[in-house]
Amino acid sequence: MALRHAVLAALLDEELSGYQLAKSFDLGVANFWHALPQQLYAELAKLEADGLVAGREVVQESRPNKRLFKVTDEGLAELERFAAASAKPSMLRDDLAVKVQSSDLVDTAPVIAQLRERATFARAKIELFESLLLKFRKGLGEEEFLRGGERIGPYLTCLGGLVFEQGYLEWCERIAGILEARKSGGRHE
Amino acid sequence: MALRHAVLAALLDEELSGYQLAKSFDLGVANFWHALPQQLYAELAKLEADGLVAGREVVQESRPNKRLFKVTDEGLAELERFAAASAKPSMLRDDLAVKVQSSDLVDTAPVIAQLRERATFARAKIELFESLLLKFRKGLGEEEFLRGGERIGPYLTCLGGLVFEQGYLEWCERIAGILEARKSGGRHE
DNA sequence: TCATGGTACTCAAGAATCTGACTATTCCTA
DNA sequence: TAGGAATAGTCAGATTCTTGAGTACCATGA
Repeated sequence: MALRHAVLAALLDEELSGYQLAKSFDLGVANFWHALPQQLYAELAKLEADGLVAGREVVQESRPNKRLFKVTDEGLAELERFAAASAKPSMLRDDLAVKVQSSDLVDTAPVIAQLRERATFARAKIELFESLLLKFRKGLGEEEFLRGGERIGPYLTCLGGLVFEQGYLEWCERIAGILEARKSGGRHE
Repeated sequence: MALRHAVLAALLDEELSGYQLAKSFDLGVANFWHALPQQLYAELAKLEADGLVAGREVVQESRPNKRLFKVTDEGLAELERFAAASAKPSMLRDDLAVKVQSSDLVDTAPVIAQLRERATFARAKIELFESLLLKFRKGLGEEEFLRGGERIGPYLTCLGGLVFEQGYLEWCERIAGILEARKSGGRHE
């Protein structure tokens, strides 16, 4: 019952279609919540049935019509309750770390390759987040924006995504280097 | 189908019972994989049926008997295949970040409290990880251990858990401070 | 001595999630 | 002028995960 709150939080700033929501769960919101498009469509339908979001049809000329959803007052009240309730510990699942954990007993070459790939991905995300942060604060300095800005929620989570990706990037590079060194340099002295 | 690999990876270093495995998924392995005890018991049963782990009964005097599991050669081969296959992007789900995302439109007091709570938790984890790292390298310097140690996999993932928790801790403290300042200091100038 | 907490599991039901396919239109490119 | 990518979804089925309860035994402290 928590995907619903992630969806509500994502819809706070703009009216979005299911399709756009799915995009944003692949980029921005993906920093702290993962979900597939099918789930989002299903969740939007449930949220609408429960009156927490309101949808409206938008007819388009040059592409298929879409339904835009916005959070209702009831939806906001639900978020309010959610924020006040105690949070579950965050949950992480990382294939790559499982591979690193096994890395002495398993061929490291593909693991190193995947670490490098993930590092490249992290660099792209970092760039994206940095440009998003700039966009959010529209020319204001960070201090000033965080003190006086109207809407800082997305900025703060973006900041979180940034530190996460920076940490992950450093880790990937370091681990790849270590495993590489052990492969080429003789291990046991 | 990936919990199985996390379980195999966790059993590489020691024979564990389902109960001990559950403990380790609550502490060490929890850095990169989340699972409940019930899932682990179920997964162990499946892994044994598939011949990827072997269990043996250990009779105990002063407490209930237990079954210890270790990875078979087939299990290791399965991990090998897994490590060579391309990894799925890691998946994160964080209630607290959802609340921070909504924080301009929702009462921040409980969110701040939860950030502080999470920070305390992170500090405990960091201490735990640091002592684990020390234990892993048994007196050796880090450089030396990482170059020549027999088994560095768990050390590397523990290092990952450490940087993650450090990043999370800093984020929590910073965000709590920012939200606090906005609450007390008048927002709009 | 009685409650509490740790060890060691098991079971069932229901909710959530993932896999994989499928429809339909338009724009852009080769 | 056909093929592919992007927009905008839908559906069914299988698997996985969570919730909540329950069993049993021993040790420790009040």
